[in-house]
Amino acid sequence: MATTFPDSHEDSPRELQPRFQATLMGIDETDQLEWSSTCGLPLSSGYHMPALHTPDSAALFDYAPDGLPYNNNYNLTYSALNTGSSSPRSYTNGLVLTGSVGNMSESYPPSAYLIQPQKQQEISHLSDQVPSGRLLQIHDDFDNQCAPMVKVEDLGSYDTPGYEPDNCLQGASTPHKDPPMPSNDSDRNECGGDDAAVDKEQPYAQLIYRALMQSPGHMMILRDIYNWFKQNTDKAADKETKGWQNSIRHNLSMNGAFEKVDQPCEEAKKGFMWRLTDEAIREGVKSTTRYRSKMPNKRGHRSQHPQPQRQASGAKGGQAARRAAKLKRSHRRNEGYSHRSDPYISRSVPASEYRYSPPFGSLPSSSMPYPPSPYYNSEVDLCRPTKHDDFGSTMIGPGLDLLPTRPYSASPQQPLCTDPAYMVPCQSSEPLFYGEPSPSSSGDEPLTPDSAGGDWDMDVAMPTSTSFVFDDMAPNYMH
DNA sequence: CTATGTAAACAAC
DNA sequence: GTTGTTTACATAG
Repeated sequence: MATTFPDSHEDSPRELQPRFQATLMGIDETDQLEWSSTCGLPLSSGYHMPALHTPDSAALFDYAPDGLPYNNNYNLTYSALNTGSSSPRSYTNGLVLTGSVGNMSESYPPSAYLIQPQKQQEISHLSDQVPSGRLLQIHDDFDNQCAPMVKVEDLGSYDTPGYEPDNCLQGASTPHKDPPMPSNDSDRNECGGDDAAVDKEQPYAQLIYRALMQSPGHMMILRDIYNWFKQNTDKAADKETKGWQNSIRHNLSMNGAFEKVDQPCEEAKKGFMWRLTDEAIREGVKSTTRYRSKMPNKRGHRSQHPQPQRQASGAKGGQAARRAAKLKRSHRRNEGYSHRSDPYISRSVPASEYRYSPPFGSLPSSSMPYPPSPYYNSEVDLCRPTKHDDFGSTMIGPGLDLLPTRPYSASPQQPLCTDPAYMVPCQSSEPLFYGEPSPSSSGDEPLTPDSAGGDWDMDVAMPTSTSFVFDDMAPNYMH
């Protein structure tokens, strides 16, 4: 069982998986910029998934829900840079997936679909087309490795004069079969709806998603998310209580649509960047509850000793935070070989994370990379029985990370695990990784990386899960 | 029962 | 005090 990465992965910042090709919708096509990896490195010398499609591996990608090959399917358009846009249109929130846009055309001009099957050569070529502009500036910032993409002190930067929440991208829908989350669509059938009314009805996860979708790189720091809420929602209207902030943090932590990005330099003092996962970008944010306890209601049981329970909860949270911090420190010490972070101890992704995706052909099926967290990429988790150590980490030895932070989910076409191409290797009875199961696991505990076991995977991976997908943001896979 | 919101404990910084 | 994690609990549907 291959439990380590090829050396070439350790120090291959150029082996980049393009997160997606970003373009600025509503902006002249000459302004289309390539959004390369989050570190801002160009993709021109990159490592591209299409190139990995050996005859054997190609099949793994050939089952997009829309019937299109995944590898022909991920040239995303992106339009988060709303402030700089002088577009008369307000396509400022759009995110479209190649080939997945069904009725998106109802909302977008054809020119908005800069979506063609992505060829490797084109990726390289695009990186040379990048004109100057804000995105380029962001690249520069990342070259300095100190400036996160979304270090926007000017709160107005998140505002878009023409921005109309939720209502500019009608037609997108979840790729899931589930109905979208209820969100008072009646208020947002047209641009110019009542923002406050809309916001009032939207859960935190959705609002955070919106905030992130609006920000360059789909990343924000917590404080900016707060500010976005202040400006764009009425959740923060009650200044007396900080509950809304707590809820934001809770959602960020618990919802798999959001992931942390480690920030280098002094920015780290302000906390993590929170970024939308690729999956969230593609499919919308899922119900936060999906990532919470899947145990049946144990209220009666718990209420017998509410106080100690509460205390124990806090202790767990605190311990988890401690482990995360410890790992963080450890990573900084071992900077040499850790451009990865332990995906389980800390869900954070290093700022230098390239959304790397290892070549399928180079790894045996049993060592396919594991998703960074059970909180997300759950469709993949579905078929990956694993064991976790006490820290909820998948490890092969003390302090030894097994997997890249971004496994094949880095592919914008992360396949659903229901596909036989994935199910076959996943059905192996042999555990992918070995580690001590959590001693703290017990039937009374909510499902956590420690305690979930296979049930977690199965539970959260059900394709019938609820998924919010914003009409104005999420791509349309189905119908 | 699920989804959501909220409070709170706790640890790290 | 802020950030992040986790659990508990309440409530609506």
